[in-house]
Amino acid sequence: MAKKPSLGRQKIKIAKIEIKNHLQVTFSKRRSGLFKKASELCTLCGVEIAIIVFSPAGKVFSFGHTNVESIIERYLTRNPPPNSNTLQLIQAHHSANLGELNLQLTHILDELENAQRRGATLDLMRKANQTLVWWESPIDKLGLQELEKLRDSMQELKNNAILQASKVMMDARNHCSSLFPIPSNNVNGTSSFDLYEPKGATHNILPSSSTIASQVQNFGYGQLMF
Amino acid sequence: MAKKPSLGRQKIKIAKIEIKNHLQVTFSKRRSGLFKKASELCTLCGVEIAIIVFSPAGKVFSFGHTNVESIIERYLTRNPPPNSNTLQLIQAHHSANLGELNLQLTHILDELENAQRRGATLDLMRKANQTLVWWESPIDKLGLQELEKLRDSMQELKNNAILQASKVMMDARNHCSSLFPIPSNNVNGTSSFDLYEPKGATHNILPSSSTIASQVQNFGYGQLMF
DNA sequence: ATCTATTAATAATA
DNA sequence: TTATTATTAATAGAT
Repeated sequence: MAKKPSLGRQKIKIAKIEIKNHLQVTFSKRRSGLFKKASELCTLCGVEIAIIVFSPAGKVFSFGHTNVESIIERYLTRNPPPNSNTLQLIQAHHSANLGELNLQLTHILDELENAQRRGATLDLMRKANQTLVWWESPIDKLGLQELEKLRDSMQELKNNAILQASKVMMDARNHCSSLFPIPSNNVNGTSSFDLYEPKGATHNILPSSSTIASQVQNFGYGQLMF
Repeated sequence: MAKKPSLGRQKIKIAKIEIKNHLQVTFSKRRSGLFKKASELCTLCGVEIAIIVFSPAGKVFSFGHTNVESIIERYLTRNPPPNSNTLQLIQAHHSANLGELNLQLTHILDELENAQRRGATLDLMRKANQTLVWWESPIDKLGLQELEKLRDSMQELKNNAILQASKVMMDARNHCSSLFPIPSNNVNGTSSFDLYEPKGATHNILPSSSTIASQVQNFGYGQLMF
């Protein structure tokens, strides 16, 4: 009987797998393959590698040799703050905070101006007994409330710092998307290969972004190498 | 003539390559292979991956899809701060800024209260013609000045964000250096595969560390899988 | 998880 | 580094 012993491995297009089940299987297999490759590279060449993978399901898988955190730490440290995206992130985050605070400050300023304007009409009202009450109360309530609201939201900002950072990041990404050419066949956006070479005390950053297509044939070699 | 057309690929032991030149070649090839695999995994499964590699020479190579920094950020976010001082770093940095801002806000609040207190005495003064002027001007000048001073210093904060970040980082590093035990005898140390599974609001971490040997047969499958 | 038939990666070599 | 090629290693599809 002609037992059909599987067609064996078939060539596949590198494009997003749509069949959910299929995707899950491939993800598992290739993820383990990736980690194994990394592990081998570590052993063969005595290098340190950290890999972080966010699955579509939202799970986080990581590989670290010697240790993910320490490598991240080193990366962020060596990564010259000036041009680093993380720093930009942080800056964006701060800007967001500052922007938000500025908005609220503007609010307060407006409030104050309003109060002053109302104050300016005081002369018309001060004959009435309630004048002071009317004026004092608003300033008191509105001003303090506003300010305390500001302070609270700053506290909240602190607590939600990371969350906001993500959001801001996304925004920044979107705003800067023109800097990242998106290959038409790449459903998932762009990948980037960056090479940082620390030179003594100064940090020379040489970031490079390109499409996957060009990266695949460039990364590690050619003009990207130094 | 028996042209010896190379032996082709030969099986190799996964152990540190000693021949320096050989190692360099293997590193280049396998690194590019690793990045390619990662890139494919990204495209195929629509996942986000960050890879950081420290070469023996001290160079840093990174792969990021969509973006190394953002993935690190997300990782650190999900990653419980306890063991990572990177996050502590960032938080410290944020705290520093927020603390400063809070101080300044407190200042403003005081200022406002003062203004209000002065306002509270208005009833005693409103008989005088200058009452309005007296009250309006101080509030105007002091309040606005203070607020604008705040806004300016926030701007300054933004401009000096990098400087401050570095400083805070350094301080934190110094204060927490004891948290970084440096393995003395293990050149390559250990690799670790960590899997983080976010469960709703709580983050259940299931870190595992073992030798490469055991990891190679475990990662992605078996008890580490879920 | 396992099993092959294939494809893809790569060690040796130039 | 880059290219070639004989092999090994990874894995797509089916179980």
